[in-house]
Amino acid sequence: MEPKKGRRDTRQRRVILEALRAGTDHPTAADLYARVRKTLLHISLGTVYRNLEALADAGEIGRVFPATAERRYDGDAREHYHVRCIKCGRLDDVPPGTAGTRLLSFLLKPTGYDIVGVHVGYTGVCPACARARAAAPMKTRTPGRSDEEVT
Amino acid sequence: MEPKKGRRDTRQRRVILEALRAGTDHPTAADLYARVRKTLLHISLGTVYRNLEALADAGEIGRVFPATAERRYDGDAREHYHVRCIKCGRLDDVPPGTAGTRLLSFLLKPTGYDIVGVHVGYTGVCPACARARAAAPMKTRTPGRSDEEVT
DNA sequence: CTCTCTGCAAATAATTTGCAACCCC
DNA sequence: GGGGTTGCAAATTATTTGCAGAGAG
Repeated sequence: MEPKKGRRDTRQRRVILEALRAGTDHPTAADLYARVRKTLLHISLGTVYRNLEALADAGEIGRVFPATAERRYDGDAREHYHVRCIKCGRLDDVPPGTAGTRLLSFLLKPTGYDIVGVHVGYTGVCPACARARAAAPMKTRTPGRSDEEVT
Repeated sequence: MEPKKGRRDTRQRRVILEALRAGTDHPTAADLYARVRKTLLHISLGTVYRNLEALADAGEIGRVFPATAERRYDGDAREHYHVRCIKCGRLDDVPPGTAGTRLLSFLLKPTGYDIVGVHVGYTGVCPACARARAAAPMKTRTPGRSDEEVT
């Protein structure tokens, strides 16, 4: 969107992008670090972090949830939508009743935001957990698998 | 939903809940810690964290995004939906074309998930930032305000 | 009484950053 | 060459946890 600054095409950038696009999962920086290390023996975790952010900023890859570090809570436990500013990070509620289709245009009026994206996240119980009742307690990092423990 | 274990009704729990419900913003644990400290001089940050999680688990309050600590990336930069398991944290894409209304029932088939919640997040530029072009760079913690820098 | 909760402090975890060398354009 | 980029290590931030004593039921 913005006329990106002088970005350079480095080997590590390319390998990271390839590694990410090679699968359809949603890896963390650490996950990708592990994968990329097979090709670039001396790459550092910091480089992976920097490149992922750069690629995401450039719109080449996506962030699963446009999340920042801190967790936020809401006094209203009912399901409702949020809007968040990509510039300053400000977060607001989307007035109830605004939901449905053609949300973007509707949102404009009640929130005043200039909407650029939508991220929808559903929560539920996956087939595996439905079978194995009371599965992995979410907190305990399950070793071996790499696509668990997510945002 | 689940028949909660023996939860106790403590003063700090009550004060935290009140503090959160007093406003309509989306504070972090640290934000609430600051507010609650005016009433409970000796409360600790750890207690705030523990209670927020307990309250959220009990369904008394909401989490802005059911996010975990790590940031995740997606090779597919196009807007699309995700489903995530509340048991093991597993994250999957929602097949394209599944969007629209009555998503929950539609989701059941393609993903196999037993959907329990939806969280929608829009991103955009807030009125303030639209005015002041190139506002706060999102990274720099703006001191003074407490409802910036969000998830 | 019992068992959950609290405060405190230390421990983890995830992500960021300073710096000198490096390499793309 | 010049400036973005890298590897490395140290620094930040956010969140969690162990423990002994306090409080709710």
